[in-house]
Amino acid sequence: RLRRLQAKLRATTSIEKNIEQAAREITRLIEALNLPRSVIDTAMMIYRQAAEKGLVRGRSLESMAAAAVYAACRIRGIPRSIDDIAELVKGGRKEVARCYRLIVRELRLRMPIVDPVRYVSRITSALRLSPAVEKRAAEILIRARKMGLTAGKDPAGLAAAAIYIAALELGERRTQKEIAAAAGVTEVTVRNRYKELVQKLNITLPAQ
Amino acid sequence: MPTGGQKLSQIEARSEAGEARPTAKIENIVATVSLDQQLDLRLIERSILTVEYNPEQFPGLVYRLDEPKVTALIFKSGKMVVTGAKSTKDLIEAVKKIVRNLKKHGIPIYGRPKVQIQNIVASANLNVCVDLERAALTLENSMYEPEQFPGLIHRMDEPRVVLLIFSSGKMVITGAKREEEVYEAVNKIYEKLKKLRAIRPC
DNA sequence: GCTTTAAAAAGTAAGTT
DNA sequence: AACTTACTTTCGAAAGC
Repeated sequence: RLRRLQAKLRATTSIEKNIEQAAREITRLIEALNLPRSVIDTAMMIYRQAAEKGLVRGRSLESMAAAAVYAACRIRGIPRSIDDIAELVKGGRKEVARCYRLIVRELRLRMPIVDPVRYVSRITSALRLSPAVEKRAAEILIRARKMGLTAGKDPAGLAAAAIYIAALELGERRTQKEIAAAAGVTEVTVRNRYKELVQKLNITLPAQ
Repeated sequence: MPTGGQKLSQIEARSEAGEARPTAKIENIVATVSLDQQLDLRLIERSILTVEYNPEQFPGLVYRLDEPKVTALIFKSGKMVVTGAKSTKDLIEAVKKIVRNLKKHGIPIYGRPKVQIQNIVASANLNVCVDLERAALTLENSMYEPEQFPGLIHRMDEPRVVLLIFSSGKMVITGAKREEEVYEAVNKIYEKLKKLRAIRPC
């Protein structure tokens, strides 16, 4: 029985050490991404649960930590794509995505659906657009969702297109190229989403 | 509910009342075939010039058949994996042709090939649109990440298959071992989405 | 876990013309 | 801007690293 107790103690110590190291990694990622400190708590809670369920075994701590940070951002509604986070670790996007799916499935986390409206302020501030554009873009996205135009589409692309339209309407025009770069999507995606929104929401753009 | 025993693919998309009906189509069947004998892959490579064989990269020899259009991975253990068949008949016909071809090229084959279907991939169309957000929030064992993939991924327990559901009402069913499971899964998900009120007109 | 095969869905990406 | 090609997701088996 002493042996079992020692083994259990050893395992517990091992998990605690792993969690301590993960805490350092999570802190590093959150600082590199300029995320609010509050995300650390959520990410740590997720990582701890994953570690206690033995999901870290055989997987890189770095990728699991990155996946926990991504999940935390999703839960707290912070607009960060999996790529934003994955590019900071050596495992790569594919492995971080795999860890994220594992965490969500095994911990049965109810992940909120990504809201494209959350991406708006991040893009408008990068382009120095007014709060009026931000507000109008959000309205467009809400209408788009009600009409079922957002299903299956990349939220960043939708936000970019809504901003492009709102900026045009309010006389703060930015090129599709500028907006695409700020949103992290291609010009083609902005154009495709923009065309569909204008057409199906019956939006009339100011002449010229 | 469709008439028992009848395939969905043969059922009309719309009943007289105008209600949408799902349609389904088998797209790919993956099967293992056992010849119960060792094979000399280098001999096959020398005899049949159209095959690909790079043991350093992958232990299987790649054999492509034009009609039925399937691809077989042949291993030295005498086992093979046949992919690409659109029906069970095509699969059986393809296996017979491959074995006949090996014999024709001087590769002796002794027993009868044992064929086992491992996976069936199908596409289907509910002919009504799906509210993916609502489905994602109410359907168990589902994942919907539009940043990564436009479809909702749903793991069904019975039959044990995975469905990729799109807002257009079209979907992909994979993981089935029998054709019946495909039709069963499509009907089941259709009823469930209706119950969850995750169906919307297109 | 990876390697190889095939196939569909819808979205996004990249290279040409 | 159109086209083409290609990659994302799901599944399973084979033999070997």
